Amino acid sequence: MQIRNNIRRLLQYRMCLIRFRELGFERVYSYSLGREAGVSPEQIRKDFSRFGIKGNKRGGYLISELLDSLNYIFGKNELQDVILIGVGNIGMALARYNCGFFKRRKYIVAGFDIDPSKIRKINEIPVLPMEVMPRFVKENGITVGIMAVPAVSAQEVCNSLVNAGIKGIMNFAPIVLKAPKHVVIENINLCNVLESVIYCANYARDDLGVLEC
Amino acid sequence: MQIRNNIRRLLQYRMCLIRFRELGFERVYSYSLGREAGVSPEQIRKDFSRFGIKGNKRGGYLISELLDSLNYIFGKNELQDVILIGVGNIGMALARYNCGFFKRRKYIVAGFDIDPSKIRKINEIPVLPMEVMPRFVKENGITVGIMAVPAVSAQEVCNSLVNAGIKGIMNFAPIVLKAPKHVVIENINLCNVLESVIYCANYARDDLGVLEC
DNA sequence: ATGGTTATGTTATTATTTTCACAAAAAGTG
DNA sequence: CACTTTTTGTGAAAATAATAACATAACCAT
Ligand SMILES: NC(=O)c1ccc[n+]([C@@H]2O[C@H](COP(=O)([O-])OP(=O)(O)OC[C@H]3O[C@@H](n4cnc5c(N)ncnc54)[C@H](O)[C@@H]3O)[C@@H](O)[C@H]2O)c1
Ligand SMILES: NC(=O)c1ccc[n+]([C@@H]2O[C@H](COP(=O)([O-])OP(=O)(O)OC[C@H]3O[C@@H](n4cnc5c(N)ncnc54)[C@H](O)[C@@H]3O)[C@@H](O)[C@H]2O)c1
Repeated sequence: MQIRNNIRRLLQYRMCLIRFRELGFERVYSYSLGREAGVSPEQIRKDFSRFGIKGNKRGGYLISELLDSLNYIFGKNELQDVILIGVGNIGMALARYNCGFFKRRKYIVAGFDIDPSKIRKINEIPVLPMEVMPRFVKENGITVGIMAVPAVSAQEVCNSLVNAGIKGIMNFAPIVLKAPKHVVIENINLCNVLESVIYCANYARDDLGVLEC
Repeated sequence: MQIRNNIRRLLQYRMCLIRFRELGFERVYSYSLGREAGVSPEQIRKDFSRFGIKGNKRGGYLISELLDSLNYIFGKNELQDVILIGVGNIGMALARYNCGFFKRRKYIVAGFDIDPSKIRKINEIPVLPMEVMPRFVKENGITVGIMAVPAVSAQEVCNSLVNAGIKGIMNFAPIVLKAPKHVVIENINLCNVLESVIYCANYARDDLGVLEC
């Protein structure tokens, strides 16, 4: 389970490396990357070690090589198609951001919605009725979906995605989705995130035994 | 640091409890709540114990009492004002969702943007020019801000928020913000989250030592 | 009452993650 | 070429977190 933190950090490192490269750097050291990514140098070396990534004993890491290794791990070179279910506030924001995803070789190829008024192109992405979703998934070999539907419909939508053959879901509805355990689910509860920030910023009190956040 | 997971889980529990209450339930047990929240019963009891929340030795927990305790911890009864910086795709989606936040007693009271064309009301929320942000923060005692600006401006915006007196930031820009450590920062990198889901769903390979996600 | 059952609360145990520490390789230096 | 400096890579130690275990209180049925 905790491999996911590991992966999350590697992705973070990649993001920082891309920025370093844009700034014209050629090399990084575990401590310079660590400073940028907000992680200890040892942690970085451990993470790299875990995935068999080697640096140069004294010369740090060559950014281009590091990025190659990370891109290999994350299958960066293949373009990865994903679908979006629910094209409301959040769904629309994601659809409009598609060129940002595309830079990372992720691409929302289609949206789906039950509301007929949503059935139109948004930022070049066709939005289709829910009924055609299962066929679309099968015909295009889609494995990952983003869910941005109301909480009441979320479990039902999740079920049909799983039935259609989806293997990974990024869910924005404030509910813990249940799915067979071979399906990877990431619940993003923005209200809870906001609330935890508020709590840590304002309410952390000693009498609750909270020392730091 | 790990206290934050603890808090995240408590918020999750609260979410589930609200749903249970809506469904007409009066009591929960550590196992029923656990099933709903995707957490082990022991973990739940541990979390409650950590925050001094008590149940009934045989009757489980009274939902209303539990919610009272959790609301007390999270200062739910006071309405918490937050501001939003950057009213683009994501910022707009959040602004439009404001009644959803309001239900949780969180409220976006104002947006700020450098783009003059954004300076108008969105869903009743006034969007103001960046120049007035510091004064607004001070006059209204705002402590938490949501940042939805491009990565290039993010650190600069963060700095001015911190200077204005902000104590907590929820950041959507794909960059690890640096701030004094009394400031709580939560970086939400949606690209990375999506990518990690894709990785776990598709690419987890034995030869990388990855067994499960 | 009394004995059995149930679910909490907490202590003990196990597992995981992070940090520490240091040997070893590379690169510079005189 | 020896000697110093630097930074990686990793195994050992420490810290944290999750799980299991179980004693204890509350309830129920007889
Ligand atoms: N917008 C935000 O800032 C925000 C913040 C926190 C959480 N969320 C959560 O994210 C989810 C989406 O939020 P939103 O503001 O975009 O909501 P929204 O109501 O604007 O959009 C939901 C979309 O899903 C579609 N939909 C409903 N049922 C469907 C179904 N069964 N199949 C397919 N499509 C369906 C609707 O037609 C609509 O277009 C919600 O669960 C919400 O609680 C949103
Ligand atoms: N939209 C998405 O789905 C998505 C997904 C992943 C990450 N992100 C990240 O979230 C952030 C926002 O994304 P978006 O799609 O909403 O971008 P956007 O370009 O639509 O909106 C950014 C807004 O910030 C404003 N802005 C720019 N500089 C500013 C400054 N210095 N002060 C105040 N306002 C400023 C702009 O005027 C604009 O209104 C970006 O960093 C993006 O990388 C967005």
